[in-house]
Amino acid sequence: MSLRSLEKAAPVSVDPLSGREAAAPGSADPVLMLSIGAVERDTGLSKDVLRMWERRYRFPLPLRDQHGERIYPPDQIAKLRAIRRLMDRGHRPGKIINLDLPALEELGRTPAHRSESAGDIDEALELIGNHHLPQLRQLFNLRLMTQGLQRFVLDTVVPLTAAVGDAWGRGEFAVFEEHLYTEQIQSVLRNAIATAQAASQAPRVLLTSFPTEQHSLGLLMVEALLVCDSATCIPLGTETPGQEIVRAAEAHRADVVALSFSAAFPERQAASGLKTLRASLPGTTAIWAGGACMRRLRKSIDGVVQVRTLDQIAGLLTDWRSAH
Amino acid sequence: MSLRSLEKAAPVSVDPLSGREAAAPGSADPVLMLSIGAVERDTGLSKDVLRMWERRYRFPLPLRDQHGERIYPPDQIAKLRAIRRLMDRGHRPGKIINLDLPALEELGRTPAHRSESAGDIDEALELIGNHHLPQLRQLFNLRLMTQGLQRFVLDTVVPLTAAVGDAWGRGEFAVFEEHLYTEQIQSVLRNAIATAQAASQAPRVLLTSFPTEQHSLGLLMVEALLVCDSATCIPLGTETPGQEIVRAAEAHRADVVALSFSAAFPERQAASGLKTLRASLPGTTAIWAGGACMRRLRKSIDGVVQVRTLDQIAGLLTDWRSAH
DNA sequence: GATATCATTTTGTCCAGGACAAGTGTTTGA
DNA sequence: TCAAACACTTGTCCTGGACAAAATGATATC
Repeated sequence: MSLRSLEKAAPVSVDPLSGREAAAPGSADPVLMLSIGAVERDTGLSKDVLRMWERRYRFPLPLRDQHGERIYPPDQIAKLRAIRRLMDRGHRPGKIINLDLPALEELGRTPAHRSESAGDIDEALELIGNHHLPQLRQLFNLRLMTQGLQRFVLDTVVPLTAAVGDAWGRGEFAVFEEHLYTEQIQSVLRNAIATAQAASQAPRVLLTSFPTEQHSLGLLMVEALLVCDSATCIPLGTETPGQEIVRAAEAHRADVVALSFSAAFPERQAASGLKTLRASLPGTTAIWAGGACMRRLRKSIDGVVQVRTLDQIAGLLTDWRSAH
Repeated sequence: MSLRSLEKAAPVSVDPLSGREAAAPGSADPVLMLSIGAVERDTGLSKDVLRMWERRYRFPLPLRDQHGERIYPPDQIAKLRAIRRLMDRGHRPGKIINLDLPALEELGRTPAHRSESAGDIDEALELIGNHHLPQLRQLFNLRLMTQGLQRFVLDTVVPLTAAVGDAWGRGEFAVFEEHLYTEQIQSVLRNAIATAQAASQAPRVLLTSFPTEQHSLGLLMVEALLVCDSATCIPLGTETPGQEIVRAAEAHRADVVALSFSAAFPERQAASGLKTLRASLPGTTAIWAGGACMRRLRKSIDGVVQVRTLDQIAGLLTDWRSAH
């Protein structure tokens, strides 16, 4: 008899009347309970990690369904999300995993200094929260016209995106509100890019991200900044396999390959992927790697420029041009 | 002693001089060998599936590194990708996994009936294959201007997208070429949508897809068609959880919720998701479901309009308006 | 001839618990 | 002050079994 069969025989608290799990502390509506695979998708923490934490730290401690499989109640998922957010900011799991949710949120609040968010950031946040779509669009277009594309990206889009992310993390924004924001900004930026696109000049920059990295907003911001300085952009969207990046760089005779890594992207994978890519590309092709993940990365990688803030882009461009 | 330790003691073909794996049939440059995690990211096949297939079908059969961990040579990865492509088109792994790469590519070729592709479709395909980005952009803009947005979507974008998908399925296009096409079309469509957007009229249509459905092009095409007829669009992008769709529909007082399902989306999941959504939304809110998956679905779902071709959109809109 | 129901096969996900590498932080020694 | 050695932390990979969920095919019913 297998271990799992033994487990199944063990008493499981199922209400014989409703066939549902009995209400245990922290449990809730069965429809809100997620399987380990669903939690992986939801939090970005792999199944292996979830099981490992359970073994090592005794958290999360999911209930079990009638087949002995883990089912995670919403409060544990919320805590996992909070932990994940803090890890993205550099905290280590062992130090924070046994704190409770309020303590975690407090921890998250401190380093995020949203004190000095400018007036138009707050204005935009309010429009998003109140679902005033046309006004939001109008605000973006107004800002774009008064600031110009470059300043719009650096002074409005960057801080606003951070603020939306924070608010979402604190549970102040729903998922769909964050989605809507992303769509609107994308629309505005893509429009501006198409309009500003000039006759193609060097360098030729290929823009994309590695597989599993789905965030396209960072790439779009970079593209906007590059277009401001008349570089030639070859946008591939997100999630291009390593091999394909090499083939694309060759086919388009790219001078630079620019990659974006969000905070959620695992540092290790970023580092190993970049090393492989560096080895596969000709030395004459530069690699620029940016995004929140790169900001945290300690070690530098030979032959890869780590773009820590978007301000650097303009400088990198002039550097490249004076070197060629 | 553990099984794994035993394995390590087993003979591994390592060249004692270079310390590298000896060249086995199908092996190649060590930097191109990927770990199981990397293959998961690259092909979208989970580690569990990769190990299961190895056990069941004896493919893939990766080499092992000095720690006994799987390392996959490029040719096996290429075959895995081909299998994955065919599975997305409805093939089953057991039937095709033991075919070789040419046979797999042949399989992809057959069902595609590329006989009657029009002249400008071929022209565009050629530009994509030759990586002539500016000319491609120009062609799109020209078509858009001569045809108008509605006809551009129906007569150019729809068949061209199908043709690109087919060509990619046959291995005639690389992944990055398909990515590039998608990006360009997106840019053109988003631009046109932003330009055409009129003062908001009824109905208010919320556009999105269910989780795991990442294809956004279909949604964009629908949005373009709706904008042509002055409907109000609330685009949420892809992958909105069911709960969130309901909340968003409420917050934005949507009259219609439009969902897109690509060919790869499992029919059953689509059907059950739609039923749940139908039950959660007020009866006054219409649901329109479109995409390749809906075309295959036999049964109709109560209270859900199945949009089988994009031509229907205009009619649906007038129907809705005359009914209100 | 179409459709519903049920059995069977196929396929993917989950389980346990061990091993170990790579990264991080700390102490020791030059 | 630096670096090597050390211990500790953390994530990824391993095996092989069990079983759920999906797809298919067969049979019965309208």
